[in-house]
Amino acid sequence: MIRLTKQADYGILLMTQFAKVGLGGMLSVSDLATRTGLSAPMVNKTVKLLSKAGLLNSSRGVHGGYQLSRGASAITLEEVIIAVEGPIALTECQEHAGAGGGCGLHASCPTRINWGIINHALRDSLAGITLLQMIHPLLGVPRAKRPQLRT
Amino acid sequence: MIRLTKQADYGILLMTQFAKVGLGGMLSVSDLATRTGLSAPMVNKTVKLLSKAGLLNSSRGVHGGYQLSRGASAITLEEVIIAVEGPIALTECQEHAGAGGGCGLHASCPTRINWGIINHALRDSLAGITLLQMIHPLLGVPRAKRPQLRT
DNA sequence: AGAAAATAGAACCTTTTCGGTACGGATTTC
DNA sequence: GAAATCCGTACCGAAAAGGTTCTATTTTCT
Repeated sequence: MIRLTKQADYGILLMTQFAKVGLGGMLSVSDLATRTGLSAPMVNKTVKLLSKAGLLNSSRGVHGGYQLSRGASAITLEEVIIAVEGPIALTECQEHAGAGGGCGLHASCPTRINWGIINHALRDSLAGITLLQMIHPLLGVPRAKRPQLRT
Repeated sequence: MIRLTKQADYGILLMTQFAKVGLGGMLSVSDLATRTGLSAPMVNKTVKLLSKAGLLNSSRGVHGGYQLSRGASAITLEEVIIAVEGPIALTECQEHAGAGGGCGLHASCPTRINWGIINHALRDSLAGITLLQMIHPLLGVPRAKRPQLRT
């Protein structure tokens, strides 16, 4: 099953909390834990990744916490997912291309061109959705193109 | 890391072998193993899934094997991946919606609309690539749109 | 200065999934 | 009836995901 990891999901959920409180809003780990229902350690672990990726700024000390480093309209799902789970690509295919045994037969790898298409399509659709859109879903989506629920 | 499983990759590799031999071409598990360099048991396991999904027809007995159930231009990557790894969706989100604790806060789930967009985009791009295209990559792709290699 | 509240970073364990193998059975051809 | 082939299931080891814990370090408040 091809699926996002739970932690990436958490990352998005957490970032939407920041989007709701706006650019200056500061939230601590315990704030986030109560807001989302996630365990504090898990929130801790995840926001650290988001912070390290530059999506959140951190402040230590008593009234510390995290806040958005940019406006919610300037952060995309692609960035959030990359921050938590690393680069987005459905296939590797070229990572161990040196060994010769990589993806089976070397000859059958014009395939890569098609994977390029697919990977780009996925990335583009993730890069096209901002945190602002996540909290105000239908803004800017033409009525005709609004997808059905229940995937 | 969001990535296709190896078995799905194998599934695609195997299906492209069938595409190469054409609609009537019959290949046994051992044929496929030598052609692809995969182990016979692994090939076995994978073609069974493809067969059960109706993408391949099987013949038992001495000169048996598998063959395409349709032309290579009528089978898409989406079908192959679904046959091997199940439904394609980056998020579940509605599967355990009954419990109330599902994806954290229930209130933060207008989110689903955006996931719908993303899941559809991914599926569409997978459904847009046929086995025939996999073996003749550039057919039908306008030169301007041909992606760079090395994703 | 010292206590408290917060992040930073690393290490660790448990559970699930993936990747791969093995085995007993059924079916067709020679 | 023997050999080749598919069918189905069960099993195991390794890797990854999911989650917790512990020890700094920094800042604020009293």
